[in-house]
Amino acid sequence: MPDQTAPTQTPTQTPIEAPPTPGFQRAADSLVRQIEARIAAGDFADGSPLPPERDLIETYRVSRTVVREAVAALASRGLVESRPRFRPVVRRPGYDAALAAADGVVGHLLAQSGGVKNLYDTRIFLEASLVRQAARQARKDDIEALKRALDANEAAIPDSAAFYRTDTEFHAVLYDIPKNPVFPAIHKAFTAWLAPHWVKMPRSPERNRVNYLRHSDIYQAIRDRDADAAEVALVAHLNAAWEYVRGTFEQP
Amino acid sequence: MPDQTAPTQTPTQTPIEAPPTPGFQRAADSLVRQIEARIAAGDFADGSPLPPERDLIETYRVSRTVVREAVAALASRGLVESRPRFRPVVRRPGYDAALAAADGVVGHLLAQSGGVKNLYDTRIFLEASLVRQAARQARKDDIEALKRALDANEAAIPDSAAFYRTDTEFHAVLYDIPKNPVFPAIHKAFTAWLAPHWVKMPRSPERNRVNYLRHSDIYQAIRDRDADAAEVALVAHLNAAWEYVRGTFEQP
DNA sequence: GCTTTCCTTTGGTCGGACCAAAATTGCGCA
DNA sequence: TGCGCAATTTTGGTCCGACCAAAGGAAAGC
Repeated sequence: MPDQTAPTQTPTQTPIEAPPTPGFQRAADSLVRQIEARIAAGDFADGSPLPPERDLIETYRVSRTVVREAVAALASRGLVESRPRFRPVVRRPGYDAALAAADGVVGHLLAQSGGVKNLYDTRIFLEASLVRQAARQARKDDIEALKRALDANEAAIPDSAAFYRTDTEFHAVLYDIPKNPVFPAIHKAFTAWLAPHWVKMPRSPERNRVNYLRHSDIYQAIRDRDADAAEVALVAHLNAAWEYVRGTFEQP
Repeated sequence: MPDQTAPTQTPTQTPIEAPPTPGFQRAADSLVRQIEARIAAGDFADGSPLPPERDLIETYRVSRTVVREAVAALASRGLVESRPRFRPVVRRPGYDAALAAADGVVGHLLAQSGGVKNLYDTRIFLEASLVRQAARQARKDDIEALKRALDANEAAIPDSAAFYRTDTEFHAVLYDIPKNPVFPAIHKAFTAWLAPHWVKMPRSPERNRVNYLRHSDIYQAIRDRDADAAEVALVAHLNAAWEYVRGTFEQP
């Protein structure tokens, strides 16, 4: 009796399609919705393991096949985190999970010609807008946070590994300023996707110092509430970084 | 003899981690990578159906369980499109597929408090930057495309359904101007995610006319190369729309 | 009290089977 | 010869039962 879904599911008000939807639903999809609801309702606590597959079989009266398919689907949606031989861990979805769901495809996009450039250009575009906005609306504590990140960046000049971390952190502060959780998630995604193409970049205290000075320019422009200067400094900074590494993976 | 994986898979040279990675790989993951590669290589043509599961079983010498799991994974990554009882169709991943992969999670985010606002604010932010950029760098044919979309928008004022379409199209042109495929994909995702919250908005030729005039303002500002005016007009337009519909789903 | 060993639990994989809907074949009628 | 409809074969969706190896605990030994 796999019809426990029929009565609950909405008739899906899309009467505009004759050939595509034959009105058939996978049992697994139904299970996914039910478990989704229980996760959203806090029925399965965040961070705790999902019940064993055998339990779910009894609870929902479905075969293990369906349970496994459903759990796999939940994992791909970021609602649970499943390591190979361990119980899947429930994860209340956050904004970063949304971007993380795109990881797989993005990997392919980055691999194809011009992919890295497209994504990097998007980052420049977005970050340029962020610094403009920061120059106009950053609060005093935002600017203080930026200053702290800048100082940490300066202190890390001799240590390239530490410099990379503080560099990322400096930019992260920019994404925090709008107080919209979407932006930090985007920053996380950008760094995760672009980092593999960045680590090849040769680093040295000299280059670190140059980058630090660029960061300093950006900071000062924001502090001085000069949106145009901030944007120019940011774009110059990121474009310079691009020029510096393009040779490492672009030789058409 | 389920050991066909044991000899082939690498002993995973990662002696640097005791608890996290037990050096175990799901057979399905391996299959996913192999099929991924063949899709990327054009071995499976875009738009054509994937081989039947029974064939894949023989080709890769794995059980149907593994094949199904792999196909499901590919589907969740947007590499194949699988309708319930049909052969999965191969889809060479595009930028919109990346965003589409986030659909599931985004649904949850939108459901939670402030989710719609966060996403809509992000849209305003991005689109404001787009019109700035358009005012500065739009080419002649970009502005002509914008004008055509604007005219179509005006012609559709009496028909609210048509107006909605041309409205979306007008904004879409803005995302096309940077010539970066990431932006149209983002626009597609935004409209897909926000549309369900938008259809509730009462529509009328009067409101359509107001919105058309806003679009006209944006167009003129871009044509006149006035970035500030374009941004102001765009933000005013989108904020007004927000105020107009917020009552329909925000009463805390 | 702490390590070591044994048993149980649990996820991963396999093989076979059945169903219903798709896709294909082929027959019969015009 | 051409075409529409029915019989047949494919094919995806689901279920079942079984086995393995690793994780998680429990019991035994130091």
